[in-house]
Amino acid sequence: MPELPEVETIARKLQPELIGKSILKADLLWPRTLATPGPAKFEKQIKGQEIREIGRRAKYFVIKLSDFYLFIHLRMSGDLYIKEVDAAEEKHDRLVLSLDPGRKKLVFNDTRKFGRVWLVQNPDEVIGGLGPEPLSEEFTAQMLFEGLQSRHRRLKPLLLDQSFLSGMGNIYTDEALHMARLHPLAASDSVNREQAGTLWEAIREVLQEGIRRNGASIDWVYRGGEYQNYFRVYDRKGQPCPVCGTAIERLVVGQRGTHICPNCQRIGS
DNA sequence: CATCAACCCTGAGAGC
DNA sequence: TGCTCTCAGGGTTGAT
Repeated sequence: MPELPEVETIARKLQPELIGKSILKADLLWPRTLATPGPAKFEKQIKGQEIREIGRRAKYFVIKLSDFYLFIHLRMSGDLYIKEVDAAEEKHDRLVLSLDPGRKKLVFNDTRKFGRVWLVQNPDEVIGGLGPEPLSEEFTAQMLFEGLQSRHRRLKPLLLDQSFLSGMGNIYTDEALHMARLHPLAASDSVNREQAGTLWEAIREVLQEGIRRNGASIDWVYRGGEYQNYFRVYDRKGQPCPVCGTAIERLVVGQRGTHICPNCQRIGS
């Protein structure tokens, strides 16, 4: 489920429920969910911490506590929500934080167990290596152009590389490349300044629209989003391109399912 | 530095 | 109905 717009949507929803609450205790149901520190230290350190802020950086939840930062990454199948403190445990619950006051709990549920949680004092330990935040002011078209020029990589894997640009996932990358009429296999340093500007706009446009639609709901994982109803190419193999009507094709790029319009997106055009 | 395969896991959906 | 196979939104690691 989780790309930038979905994480943003969840963070916004959680905010009013979490700010000002204290963490009474942590129940770690699947120890490997914890990236750092170890279970004993984690449970001891988080106990009594007050939640000061909750936000997002790339695809990470950033939860600022009295003395620590709590980072949560949903990876492929994670979800984060509030329940009544006495609600029954669900099948794939991995970490439960009881909140006070209010008799609520924050539940991290993650079917495939790929998600991770960090409790650290220095945020850079977790997010220090991330590339620019695509919706921030510091991320400019010029920066994108220079970044593309400075490497020789295929466009799509580079856009998915979180150290190059953070927050893009498989869906929104396919959507942005189609909007910009660029082929996912095109060499990054073959993109000219004008095309880079178009791509920059497309990236921001698809992410903003994703947020506006509360994210995209695919499969059983994430509910409540509407953006899946507005996909241009993602998961639309065989259906008409919204621009020219040509049938959408599916290929594999960097081990990821990739969707293009073979007419709108051509290498070296 | 760039690319690729394997891996961390579970469950949905297709095909038989 | 039930079995087997393939595939999935992400990211890390080690080999080439």
